[in-house]
Amino acid sequence: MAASATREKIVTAADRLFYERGFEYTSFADVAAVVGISRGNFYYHFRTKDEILVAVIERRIKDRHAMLEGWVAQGKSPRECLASFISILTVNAAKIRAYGCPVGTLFSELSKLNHPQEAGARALFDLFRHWLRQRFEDMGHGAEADALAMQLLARSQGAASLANAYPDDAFLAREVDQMMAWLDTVADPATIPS
Amino acid sequence: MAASATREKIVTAADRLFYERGFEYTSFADVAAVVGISRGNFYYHFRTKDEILVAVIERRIKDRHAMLEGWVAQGKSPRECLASFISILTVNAAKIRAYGCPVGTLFSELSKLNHPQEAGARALFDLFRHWLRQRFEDMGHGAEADALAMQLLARSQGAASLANAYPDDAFLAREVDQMMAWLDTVADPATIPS
DNA sequence: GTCTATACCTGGATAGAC
DNA sequence: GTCTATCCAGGTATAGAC
Repeated sequence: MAASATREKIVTAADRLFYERGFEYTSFADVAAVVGISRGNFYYHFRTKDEILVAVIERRIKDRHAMLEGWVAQGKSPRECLASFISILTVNAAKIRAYGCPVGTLFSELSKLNHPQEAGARALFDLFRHWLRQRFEDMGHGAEADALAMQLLARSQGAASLANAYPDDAFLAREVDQMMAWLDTVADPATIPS
Repeated sequence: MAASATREKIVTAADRLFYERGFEYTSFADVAAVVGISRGNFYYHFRTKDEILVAVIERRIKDRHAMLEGWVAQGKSPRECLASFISILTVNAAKIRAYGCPVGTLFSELSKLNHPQEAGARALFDLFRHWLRQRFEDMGHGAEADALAMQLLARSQGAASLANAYPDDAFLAREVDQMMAWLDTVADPATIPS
């Protein structure tokens, strides 16, 4: 678990390449080339490719957790937090159009491969799901908070998928606007049937 | 282009395996095993793996086109047609929970591979997009018909993605209900701002 | 049209020198 | 900690017999 500099570089490079090219399609040679080390050196830091995947997923969970909790720590209201979540689609628009959602596409790939780390990828989804649910609960929603979280997660996944298929600036902006408008309608729980 | 029985069997098997395991992760040996032929025999029918992919995409386009136009030919109203589209999520729920959306996951994979047939996968999306747009136009929508088509496509993609991540019966049913309710709100163009 | 045999390459993984 | 050399499995593709 010692975080050597080379190890960190490997995880950083793998994180990017797994996102841009997918896990299966990224070879050790690819990662080694980016990091600037030999393929053999790899195995000093990671015994198998799966170990790198585990490290990448851990890294992503840590990053996203820090981002989400950072908003809370900044004192944002539940509603502002949800708006910030939706804004991810705007902030990362260029990457999403090029490569899709890092969470969704990783899960999709590992699911098809029947990879043991499918559970790890689901944990990434869980992180968002639970955080969103907490925000809806803080907003006054009770039993339906998890359903609202799933609904918002689904919409953002769908927007990311289609933005990837149709790299059209206007589409993603429109989806974000609609999600923000939807957020207004659920901001007052009285307007939403449970 | 002669549609020999063996060739058809290969396309059928590849279609299923590309969906269940993904394109890259499906080997010739896998397909050959399902069809019950030798690997060598393969190359009599298809010179490369990409040629099989082209045939699979053609097959999927043909199938989906027949399904969509079949609804129109049955005399369904634009609104009934859109409801039938939404119902795909219910009819194919089991497969979607297990493998995701055949259109979305194929596009996502080919996009990451930078595969030439990414365009073919997009054509599959286009088929749905244009058909949906036509239904919204027939319903009285004008300039916003395409945006509505994209919106519905995005929601169904998102629902499929999350249903794959969380194989929960209730979630997909809820998403379908919400899309049907949304359909009610757009059935009368007067209620929708352009 | 279908088979077996095989060439060839890529990519994951190991051994051992430095 | 990093390197080179090498092994081995699996996957695409070809040749040629039947």
